[in-house]
Amino acid sequence: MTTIKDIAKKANVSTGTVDRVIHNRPGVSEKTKIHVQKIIEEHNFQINTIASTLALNKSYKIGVLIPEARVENEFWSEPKKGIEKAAEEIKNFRISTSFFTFDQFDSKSYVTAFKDLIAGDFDAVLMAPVFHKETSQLITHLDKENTPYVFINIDLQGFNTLSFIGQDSFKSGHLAAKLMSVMLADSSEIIIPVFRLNKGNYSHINDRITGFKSFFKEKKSSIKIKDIAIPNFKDLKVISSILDDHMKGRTIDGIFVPSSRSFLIAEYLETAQLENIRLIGYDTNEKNIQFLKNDTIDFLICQNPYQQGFNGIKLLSDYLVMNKAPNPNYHSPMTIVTKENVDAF
Amino acid sequence: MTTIKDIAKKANVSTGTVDRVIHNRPGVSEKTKIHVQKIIEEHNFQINTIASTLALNKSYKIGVLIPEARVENEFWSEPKKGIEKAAEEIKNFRISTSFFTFDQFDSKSYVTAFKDLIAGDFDAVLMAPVFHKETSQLITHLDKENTPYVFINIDLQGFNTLSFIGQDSFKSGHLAAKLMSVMLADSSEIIIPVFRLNKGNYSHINDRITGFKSFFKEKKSSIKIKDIAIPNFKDLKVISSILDDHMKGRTIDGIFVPSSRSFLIAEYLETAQLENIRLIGYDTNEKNIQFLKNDTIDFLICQNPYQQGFNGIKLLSDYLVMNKAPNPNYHSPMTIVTKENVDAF
DNA sequence: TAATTTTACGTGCACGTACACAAAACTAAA
DNA sequence: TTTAGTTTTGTGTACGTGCACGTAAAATTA
Repeated sequence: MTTIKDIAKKANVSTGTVDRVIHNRPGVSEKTKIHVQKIIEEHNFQINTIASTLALNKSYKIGVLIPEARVENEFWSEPKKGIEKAAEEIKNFRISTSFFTFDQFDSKSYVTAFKDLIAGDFDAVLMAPVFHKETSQLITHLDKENTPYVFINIDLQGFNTLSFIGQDSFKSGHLAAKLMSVMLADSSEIIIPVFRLNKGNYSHINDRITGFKSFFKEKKSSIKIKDIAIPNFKDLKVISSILDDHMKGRTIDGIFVPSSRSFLIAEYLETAQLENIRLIGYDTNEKNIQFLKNDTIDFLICQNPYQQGFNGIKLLSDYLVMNKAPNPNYHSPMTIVTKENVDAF
Repeated sequence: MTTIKDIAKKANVSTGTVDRVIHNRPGVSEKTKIHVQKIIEEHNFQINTIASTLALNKSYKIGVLIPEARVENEFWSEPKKGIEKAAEEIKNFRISTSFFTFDQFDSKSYVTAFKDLIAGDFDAVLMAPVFHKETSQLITHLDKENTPYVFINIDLQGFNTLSFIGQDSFKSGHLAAKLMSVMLADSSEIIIPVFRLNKGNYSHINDRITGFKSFFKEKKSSIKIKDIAIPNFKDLKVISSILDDHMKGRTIDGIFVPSSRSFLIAEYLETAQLENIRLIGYDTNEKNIQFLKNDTIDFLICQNPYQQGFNGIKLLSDYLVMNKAPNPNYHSPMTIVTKENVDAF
């Protein structure tokens, strides 16, 4: 391994000069600078990150702003786990992470948590920008301090994000449509239940639906698709009655649930004893997996939320410690999960 | 952060003693040992890996034994890339990797490469045990030297492997069958072309077939499945004539190719102008992707070979540097790849 | 030409750990 | 009590890098 010392010896200068050249610090004549740079290149020397972090003895604080993992929505416990795992791996680099969580259906709690985070004066931020308007307002504080931030899971546009980590929602809808199409005859009918609570904030729900529909428009326009608005997902009776209305007199062949709540629809299908309806949903939460395993749900599209969290922290750590500029986008794979491969995830 | 110094101060001993306690080295009285251990626990002190590696100044050599990435089989270029990426990430830990490649259809070249590797006196080995008998014979040399080795991609049983990284082949066959079954009517007929060259060495090909058949036996026994032996995959004419024979007079609805050579079958289907035949294969090589994109291949099951290579090296590095014992198995996810999500991989 | 400022470079310590070596504290025999 | 041997403990240096500090040499000014 080539070290700074080696370079210094070859270049007939001291390690201090080499250090100055490497970090582009002032106090080196143009002549020696070029000379040292040449030798660095020749030996394709690279800084030893290990020694560097040790010497720097700097510590970094990463703030994490994500929804709390509630019973009704365990989705966010996955990124949390991924973040914790990554934090564990890099803690020797003196990077600490602090969580700020909020109720993903309550914009006020989002604002509170966000403000707490801003007050914490972090070196970098990993966040799920669930609420658009509130994000626009508060993120100016981060911009002002030049605090780098990465969006996770939700790809809001028009911000100075360092990077986005998550799925391309339109494409994932497209994929769901493909899966649905191989399962259905050409003259089938599909419904898309949309829970109203999701509609407002989560633009990716809409993107998924658009992607889904665009597939059939292009490839199999003979298939009818209908949206069904459902006011909330707390009251099973309401869900049932709305769906009952729509099922009556019609034969529905497929249901596409553009959110992680496909289990609610599965529950309905089971109690209503409706069989031979193909069901595709999102995310591998416990209930979804249960219905996947008993064949009520055919496919789940998984966002790999664990990986999203893990990669988010890793990205920021690389950025902070090694000054490594990330890509603007890291699209997580759209993993298709079935009864048969669910255990490997 | 708590350091060895801090512990030493609290325990009223020197850092040397703390070091001896941490590494369980001799030369510490039972009394002080317990005392120091208690303080270590109280402060839940953990060694700083960064400083540790720097101080140890030890270097490790990992030998990698995998098939060469040939034009006819680009599969193995993926693990190679993964390995190189991981090697890059950990090179500051003074870990070097050396490749020993062989022709995956020539056991002699395997033996030669393996012997070269053994002569290289490596600290750990990552290998694809393509040939069973030869592996049994040569691996004793590694066992004798207590050199840890990890199997990648091929899960040979009965060896002292530190870990296996790869897919559960039976399950992946099962998964392929599920995908096939959603696409086919109940009275369909499926063929499984098996290239003879694969048969002998690669036990996972057989496992995939077994998994595939077991699904239909359980779930849809009305569907007929037939194996078709194909002597090699060099001569397209031979392949065509054999398939022609089998297609004649019959309606084949689905083809399951249990290897990465589904593109050969796709090529046949296109030239023979056979449409409406569902085709499922393995691995995202360039040609397969091409046929996936033009809808000749419906699904590919991906082994994430890049990840396999990457994780293999990471695992060994964790084992060597941090003495972290790995799981006996890391089953890579069975990723379903379609035209719609292929770009994300 | 001397005094002063600026530039260019070298030196030494710190980061946290590992380990060789030195020193001290015991133990047992003379 | 002395002495040698053994066990236990302390000290110093190295790993590779970053940075504060010091100091010649060169450039500028008076």
